[in-house]
Amino acid sequence: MRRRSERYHHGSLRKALLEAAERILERDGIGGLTLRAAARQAGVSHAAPKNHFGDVAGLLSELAAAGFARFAAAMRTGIRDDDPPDRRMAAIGSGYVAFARAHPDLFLLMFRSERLDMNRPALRVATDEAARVLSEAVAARRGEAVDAVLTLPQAAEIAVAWSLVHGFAMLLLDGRLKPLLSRLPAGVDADALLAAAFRAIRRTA
Amino acid sequence: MRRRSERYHHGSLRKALLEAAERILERDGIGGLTLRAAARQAGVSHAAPKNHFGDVAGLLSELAAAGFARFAAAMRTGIRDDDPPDRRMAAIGSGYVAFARAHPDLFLLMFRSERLDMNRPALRVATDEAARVLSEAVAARRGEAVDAVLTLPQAAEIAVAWSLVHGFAMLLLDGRLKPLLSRLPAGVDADALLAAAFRAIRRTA
DNA sequence: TGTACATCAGTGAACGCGCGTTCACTGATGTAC
DNA sequence: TGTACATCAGTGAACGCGCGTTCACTGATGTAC
Repeated sequence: MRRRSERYHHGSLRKALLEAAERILERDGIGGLTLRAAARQAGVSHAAPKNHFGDVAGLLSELAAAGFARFAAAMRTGIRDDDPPDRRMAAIGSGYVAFARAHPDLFLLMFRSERLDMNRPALRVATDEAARVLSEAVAARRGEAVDAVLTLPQAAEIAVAWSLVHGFAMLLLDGRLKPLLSRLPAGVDADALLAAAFRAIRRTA
Repeated sequence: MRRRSERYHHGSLRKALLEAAERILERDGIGGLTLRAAARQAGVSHAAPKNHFGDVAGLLSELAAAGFARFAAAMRTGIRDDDPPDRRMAAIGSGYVAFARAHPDLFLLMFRSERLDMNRPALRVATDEAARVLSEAVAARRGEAVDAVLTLPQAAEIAVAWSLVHGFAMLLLDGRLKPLLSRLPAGVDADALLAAAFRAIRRTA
């Protein structure tokens, strides 16, 4: 009997290609993500991915969709049901930034629209799910029900919370906070800075 | 006498290449930025840019440096000397986001470290200058002198302000605020949302 | 002021690279009867 | 249960593309004397 890897038909190439793409992402960054590289990494001919993803945007979009699902889960991880709303928000925000730091290239891929096809249903579903985490937490803090139509203050609060953690994560990943961190006393790292930022905002919210 | 464009020596090719690169950026986005494309746009042989920028990271870094200089100026534009500190902050933040919207691809280039060479002196100088706008405004609002070493609360306040506007700009440019905006009453656009976000934060600061 | 010469900036052909895509093919799988 | 056949998934060679880089070159500029 032939070993699995020798079989003509792979059997689960789609899954294997997604795993391969993530390996590449971690090893070579976004720039290394090509159909040919994914095929190579999966040990398959370079025309094979076409059958499963159509084009490179298809593969990346499915990878990003899977990333958003894990991202949403990561944001929910730190939440405890008996947490007061403010703690919930901080936990979600910490989860947001922690995910970005743990999977920097995946995070960048997920938010870099130019390489994605935002019309892919899987991606739409996954981004909606991730967005819901934040908007529900904001609604809970405001003591309001989540409604289809938002008021401006509701939307503003979501925008503030989201922009804050997203901006922090992006600046951090792009190395732009280094000069700021280097002006702080030794031992103060990005985590401490983020925690202080949450405190600064909470004190006033 | 030969027309300027026919001369063997261009005379100011460096400047012409930077202008060409910005044209390309506006027309084709970051992906179109290559040495050959810049040479083509400037009407010069494709090996010529080497003399002025060495490699593509050199060209892009110089372009980004020029962008940061204009960016710093744009942030300062809205400030009036007799503005109270809070207004100054809002003016700077509006300038930040307005610049990103007016020159989206340039903005993305400036903050996308992977294509830049952050060791280029011109780029370091320009990013420092832009960062100073924000940190001076924060110091002024706190009524403190700008010092080489920052306290954690100072740094946290800078991080909050910077992350907020940067995150908002990035989410907006990547189209990620669209779902949020579409849940708002008709007529509420990104500007209104940003203004509301500033209000939400100021009310509590 | 003139001349010789070094240096500089731009040319154009050539090279190798990796990419996506196409194509005829083949081996494996599933289904109708 | 077997057989024929359609469909599917993966192969491997080939194509054209644009890229950065190298190289010998040439025209222009600047400088020493």
